[in-house]
Amino acid sequence: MAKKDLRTYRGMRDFLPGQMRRRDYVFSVLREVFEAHGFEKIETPAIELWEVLSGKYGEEEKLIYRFKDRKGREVGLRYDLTVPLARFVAQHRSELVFPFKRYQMERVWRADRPQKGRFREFYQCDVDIVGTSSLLADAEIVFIIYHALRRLGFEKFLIRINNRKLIAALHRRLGEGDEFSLARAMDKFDKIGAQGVREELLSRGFSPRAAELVLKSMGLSSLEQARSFFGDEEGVKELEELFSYIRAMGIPGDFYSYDPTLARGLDYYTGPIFETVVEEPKIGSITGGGRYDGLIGSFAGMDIPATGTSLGVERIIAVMEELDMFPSEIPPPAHVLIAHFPDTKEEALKLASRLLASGIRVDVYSGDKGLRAQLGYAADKGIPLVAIVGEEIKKGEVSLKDLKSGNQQRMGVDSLEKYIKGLYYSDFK
RNA sequence: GUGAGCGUAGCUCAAUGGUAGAGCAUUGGACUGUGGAUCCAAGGGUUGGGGGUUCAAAUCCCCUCGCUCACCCCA
Repeated sequence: MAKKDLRTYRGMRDFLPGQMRRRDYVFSVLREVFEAHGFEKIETPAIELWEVLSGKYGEEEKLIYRFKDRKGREVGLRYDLTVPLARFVAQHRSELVFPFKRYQMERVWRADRPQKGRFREFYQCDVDIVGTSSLLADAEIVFIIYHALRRLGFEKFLIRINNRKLIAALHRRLGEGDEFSLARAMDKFDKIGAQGVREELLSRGFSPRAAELVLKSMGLSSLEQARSFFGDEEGVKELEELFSYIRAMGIPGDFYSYDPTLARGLDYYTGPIFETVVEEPKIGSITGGGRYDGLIGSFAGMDIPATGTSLGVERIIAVMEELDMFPSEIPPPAHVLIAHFPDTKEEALKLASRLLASGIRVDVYSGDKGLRAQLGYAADKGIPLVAIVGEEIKKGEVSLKDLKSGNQQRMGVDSLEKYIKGLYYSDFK
């Protein structure tokens, strides 16, 4: 028989128990933060009809996994969670409470070429507020990005903020070229610098005079300068209002800033846009989002404004791995292993049942090897305590071994229960 | 889509044109009440695949597939 190819499909991965525990930790922190802000969780299908997905992503549409089902219907795997949300809101708008604040943590798929921190199947966490054009909503999105990253232990990051309307205004003032082409060139500033952007613009057919004006706009380092450059533009007024809300929320000034070079790649953004970057390690942005007032309306046939962000959990996890940011006290798979001998199996099960009933996380050794192997099993799995159920059980006692210290003591079943609860279950009195 | 680097046992890697090996993992034993152990033994390979050069190829050349990284773009 031919040997099987022991590989996962390109850009897709398995998660081992140890990784999974760290991933779940990140998801649970995010979940807590979202729910603390009054957001509710929803889910949508992995597969959407092609007509839902098509025409929403511009150039990136070619990265959608697209295929025909058995009856020849055109479908695709969702590329992000925003377009499915738009479909969801249009479909269920009579059942939702607006402004609708929802979060979602699900897989998306992109037929991209994988590289560091980038996969073909990955999780995204999206938080969005649908049904209001108030900038309070945009401010809350920025607030939640800040909270989430702080709660995960990030001490240094920058939420870059700009407004698509200012790029449009700049484009109007140039009076030449394509707005999207302009945005692309500006967005590269971080990587290629001012001179690089100038060359990029010229090669995209912009005149030297236009390039000068663009470079000048990218040199704006504050909203005050933006106001004197753009005048009383709507985009400037929006950012001023947004920043006043952000200040009111108490986010320290070094975590966010106006950034005229931020453009964002996707077609559907219409107002304020945000993106978070970390300096170390170099991994690109870890969140990205903005206001997209036209998208849902394109499904609903009526104007439904919306704003939100995607948190790049995969990159967030990658950064946390690289910087060793996970707390050491991520819970072990169980707090106690019940070890046993051939003639104490029933007693072991009774003990396990009792501990489980009192809320303790218990692993009963489910093999048939000796005590040596059972201790090794607990050590390998990171279980801190081993309750050895041997002859002493006849007197109602077990031997409890602490694997970290190596200490062992005999105790009655009652005190065992109290001991473990006192150690690991802080709300126990 | 473009470019570069790399493909040897399940994993990490040796073997510089001359007999394909080690560690870890797996299985059995020493060993039926005390932990990531030690010792012994075993299994495991068309050296990614195909072609070429050579007396001789894991090693050199060509093609192909795969992986990684970077670019494009993006989380």
